[in-house]
Amino acid sequence: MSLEPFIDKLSALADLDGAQREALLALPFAKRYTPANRDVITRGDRPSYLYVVLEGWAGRYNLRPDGSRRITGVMLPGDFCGIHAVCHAPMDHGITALTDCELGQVELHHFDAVASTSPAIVDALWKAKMADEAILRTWLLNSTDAARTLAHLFCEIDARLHSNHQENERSFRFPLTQEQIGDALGITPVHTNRMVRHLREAGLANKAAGVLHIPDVAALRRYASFDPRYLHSRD
Amino acid sequence: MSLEPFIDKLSALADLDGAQREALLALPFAKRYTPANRDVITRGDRPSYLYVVLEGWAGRYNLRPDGSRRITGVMLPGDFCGIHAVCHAPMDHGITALTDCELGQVELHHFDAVASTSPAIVDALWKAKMADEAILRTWLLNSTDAARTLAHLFCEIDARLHSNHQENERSFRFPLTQEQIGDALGITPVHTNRMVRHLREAGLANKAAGVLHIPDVAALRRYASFDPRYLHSRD
DNA sequence: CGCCCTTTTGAAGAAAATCAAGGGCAGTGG
DNA sequence: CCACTGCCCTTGATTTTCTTCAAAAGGGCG
Repeated sequence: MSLEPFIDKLSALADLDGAQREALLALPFAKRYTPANRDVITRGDRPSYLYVVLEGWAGRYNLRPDGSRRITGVMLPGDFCGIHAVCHAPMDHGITALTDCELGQVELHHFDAVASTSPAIVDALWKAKMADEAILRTWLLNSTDAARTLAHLFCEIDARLHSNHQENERSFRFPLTQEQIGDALGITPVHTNRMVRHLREAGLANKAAGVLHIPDVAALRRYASFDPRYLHSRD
Repeated sequence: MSLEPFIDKLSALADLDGAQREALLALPFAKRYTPANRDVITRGDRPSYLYVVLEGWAGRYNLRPDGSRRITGVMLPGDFCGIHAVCHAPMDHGITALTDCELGQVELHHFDAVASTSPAIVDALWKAKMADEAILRTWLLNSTDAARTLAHLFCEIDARLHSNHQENERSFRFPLTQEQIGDALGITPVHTNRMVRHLREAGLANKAAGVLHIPDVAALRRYASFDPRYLHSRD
């Protein structure tokens, strides 16, 4: 397994030529397996690596004073974190493996060396950050109406996984538990369960046994007022 | 009025030497007055300027399908926007003047020319973006309990305005209406009013006639679980 | 089989939205 | 000088949404 998902993601954001892709592919990295529900980075760390998700889903999260958790972002294969470290500031949030994960870790000075030779890569990094920020704003915007928020999350993940798909009916692996989804939506697992049922009964989305089935993506997007443009993907 | 607030803000994030400050100060810019409640940038624009708030408060916002507004960030003097444009993507949110505002607009190619000569400036830009992101995450985290969310907003604005103050009692101008605060917190103006009263009756914060009085900053921060470190200020 | 984790459902309670109505104050104009 | 208007703040009553508490059912795996 190589850093390919990462390079593909950057390519989707900015025009990388062959040499740049080569240089990224040649980066030395270590593979690191992290089982579900274990931290990849803990709040307060100052990681000296760039972490890339190669397989599985990870998530950014913070703990509230009462111990409850809020997931503030989902990281899919190709997504990365740890650029934070360019600030020489400790992480203000943690990264956890939401499923069993395979990660690639690249020493930051190696990555910086490649990036500094290529404005296109820096450009892609900025765009990725902008997309992260746009996703955060969208999550803030959807603070009303849990059913639509859930529908919007389904749409977001679908769009990020399948930016190039054309079909209007989709089924794909969606390995988050209802408790994890609740932490991402900022609602309780009990209420999450009811909202999942609500979408199922409305015929908009059916999540069962780790698989999400969306019979009509356009309808779900309409229901969630989802507009994929904010993801800045070029597809 | 010069770009000084902007330069001060960058200086608080990274070490700028005299030459870098000079170069930024020498940037050609146009002043632009925007009255309260008018857009500075509208969603969909592709601004070719970097906008810097020189006086007054501005805000990022999005509209919901039902027409209601969510403010996703408050911009204080020295804060900037429009870097987004490096992505050549249209703005996915608008910027509005929350009060009468004086803005500076710098042509992006002028700014890029200065930034490209100085890694420290680029570093400061990254840190500013990281702080923006951290603020967004904090807003997501506080989705529970409106009174604490309001207290947290008060703490955030105070910390950003007075990062170098030592006194534990503070009074300063806080020109947002309760409706604007509600849009920032994601609650209705009616409920905002009750939460403002709640903090007043608890002796934690008193907002009256555009002035916010905090008798005991430490107590308010404890109540809101506010930890200023996420703002990455070096003071 | 028995255990743990996840999902499911019910009932009661808290938080915030909604609906509705006044009140204070500054600016405007007769 | 005073009535009028617009904006913001304030308060009460009702309804909706979500949480909390409690319990049970399904499914994979030792």
